[in-house]
Amino acid sequence: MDYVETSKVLKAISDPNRMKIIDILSCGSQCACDILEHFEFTQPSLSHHMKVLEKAGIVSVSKQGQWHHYQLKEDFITSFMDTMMSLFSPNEDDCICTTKKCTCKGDVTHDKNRIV
Amino acid sequence: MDYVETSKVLKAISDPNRMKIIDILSCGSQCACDILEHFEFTQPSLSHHMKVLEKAGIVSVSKQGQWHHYQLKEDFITSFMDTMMSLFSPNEDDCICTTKKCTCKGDVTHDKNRIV
DNA sequence: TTTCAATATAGACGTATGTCTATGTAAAGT
DNA sequence: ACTTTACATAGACATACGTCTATATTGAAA
Repeated sequence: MDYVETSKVLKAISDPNRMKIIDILSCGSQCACDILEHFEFTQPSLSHHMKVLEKAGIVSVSKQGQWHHYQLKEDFITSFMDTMMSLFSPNEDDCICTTKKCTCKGDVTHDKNRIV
Repeated sequence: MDYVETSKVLKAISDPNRMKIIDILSCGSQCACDILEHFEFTQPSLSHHMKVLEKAGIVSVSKQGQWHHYQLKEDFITSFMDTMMSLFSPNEDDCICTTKKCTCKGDVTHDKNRIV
């Protein structure tokens, strides 16, 4: 698991306003000016947020003239949920907890069969 | 959906080192001194990170003497995954996209039946 | 009770982040 | 051609964040 790469995606989601943008786009695509109507902040701020979401691979853009239509990337959603699941689940052979011994005996139960 | 509250949880996860801590704890509980061995930073930094994870409701602590044993909270995992799913999924009647009209005609397909 | 080991707290510091105003650019309408 | 509309870029600013050193606290062991 690439913690740095995954953290970039999480940081992109972990802003209340960007979360709201994702929530809005979960219903379908919208252009920037429509998304903006849901918020109090300025147009440059929205432009900034959309760029962050784009760079994180969360949304895609299709430009029709002046209008920029944004939509959630389906493959992002599945890939993100998979990543989160594997983060919370006990790892396989390359488990990080087996690469270091544990000094607190009786601690650490490496249960590969645990289902989160 | 409480964006601010959820964003606090996401911010807690969205640090590479805290992600690694979660990954380590996914195998079972560990005490702070053992967790620290996986990292380069100092003990106060770990103390800080664990506090963040605690406050976000991601890990719980059980103190046995000097040792503080940390473990992932099971109910957090399911609740977090549910929250993320509902964020990416089209909402029900209270959908945020229906509270504002859309000026870009032909845009926005509010598909309640879409399965992410 | 004195010492040592595990963890917490305080405060400083550099960097990242979200917002703003001002301005630029590009496409469409008149 | 000129204006309007949609969006981007530049740069400033305040706040939040992750890290550190120094020190305090707490519990066990000697």
